[in-house]
Amino acid sequence: MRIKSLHPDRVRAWLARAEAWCRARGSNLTPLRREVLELVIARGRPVRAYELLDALRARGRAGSPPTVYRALEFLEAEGLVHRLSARKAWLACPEPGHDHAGVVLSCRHCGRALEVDDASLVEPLLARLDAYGFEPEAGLLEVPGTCDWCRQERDHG
Amino acid sequence: MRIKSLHPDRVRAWLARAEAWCRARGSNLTPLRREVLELVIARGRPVRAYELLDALRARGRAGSPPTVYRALEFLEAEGLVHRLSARKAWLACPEPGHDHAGVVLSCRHCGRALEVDDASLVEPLLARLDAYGFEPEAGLLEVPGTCDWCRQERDHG
DNA sequence: GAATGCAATGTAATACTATTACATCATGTT
DNA sequence: AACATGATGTAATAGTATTACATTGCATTC
Repeated sequence: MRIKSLHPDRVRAWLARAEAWCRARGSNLTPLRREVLELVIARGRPVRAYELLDALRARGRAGSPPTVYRALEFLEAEGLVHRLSARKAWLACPEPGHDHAGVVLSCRHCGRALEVDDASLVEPLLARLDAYGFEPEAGLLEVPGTCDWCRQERDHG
Repeated sequence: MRIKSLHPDRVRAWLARAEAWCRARGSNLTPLRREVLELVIARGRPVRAYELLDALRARGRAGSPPTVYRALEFLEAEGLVHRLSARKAWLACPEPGHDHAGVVLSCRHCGRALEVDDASLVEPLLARLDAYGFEPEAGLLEVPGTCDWCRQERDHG
């Protein structure tokens, strides 16, 4: 069985890490930003900005697109969420402070995404781009495809 | 000096290849689709859909968003253009019929993009995704970064 | 403690990207 | 002629993201 959304305890622990991280960096994780992060974490999968906006409003927050985009921008700068451009969605990062080198495995079928923070996955590729004089950005490479669960679903009914 | 847009002869040759490719596949490269492809090719870099729409209109074509998106969808299905999701733009593929395994090196500074059709670049990475039960889609991996030209510009003024 | 400056948020409007739904037209087939 | 099909025309709308400007709250300085 797949997890539908995160257990509250896990969300709490995750948020606590994020708070510690921001405190250590002297950055300002305001209630609003924290709330947006909480929503992204709890979802347990990539979320679209306007879903977050709806969720905020449902909680009684004022809110308009900039509310959400500004919070997401902050969170991304802090390395607490990642933007998945190919998906137009945002994913909470389980390990703030990580290097965030690696890949995000993004499933076209179920929409879930798995962050794999393993620089060794992408380093050989990135190193070869030197030959083109190209300097890749630090960050995660988005890899679209089919996740384990959906593949099994498809193959063995 | 960098090339601003493609030489007409090169565009013509490119289009001729595309026509041959479609003829061989029995697919229907209509005048409209051909014109859109021509615009993408001539630009020599990723183009946004609405730029194409404007260009079509400037040429006296009727046109609305679906006009462009339908043409692009066709061209992508034929492997004649690639969609760069991270850039929300479309890039003409110089080699129809290729496997299109490899990367697109996408420069954040100048906006240019280079398609590198070299499966050996990505195969080691993709193979390792097996360990996650993940089945990557065939296609190009978008790599954001800084191109050779912009890097030199930045480093040696 | 009033004035100033700054970061964060509120709010309205708008720009940009993409799709849906339905009408029309041309072409080939029965 | 009637019909089926694929391509295009057209209007409307959905979804994503940004700009611009007003306001608030708090810390600093005088």
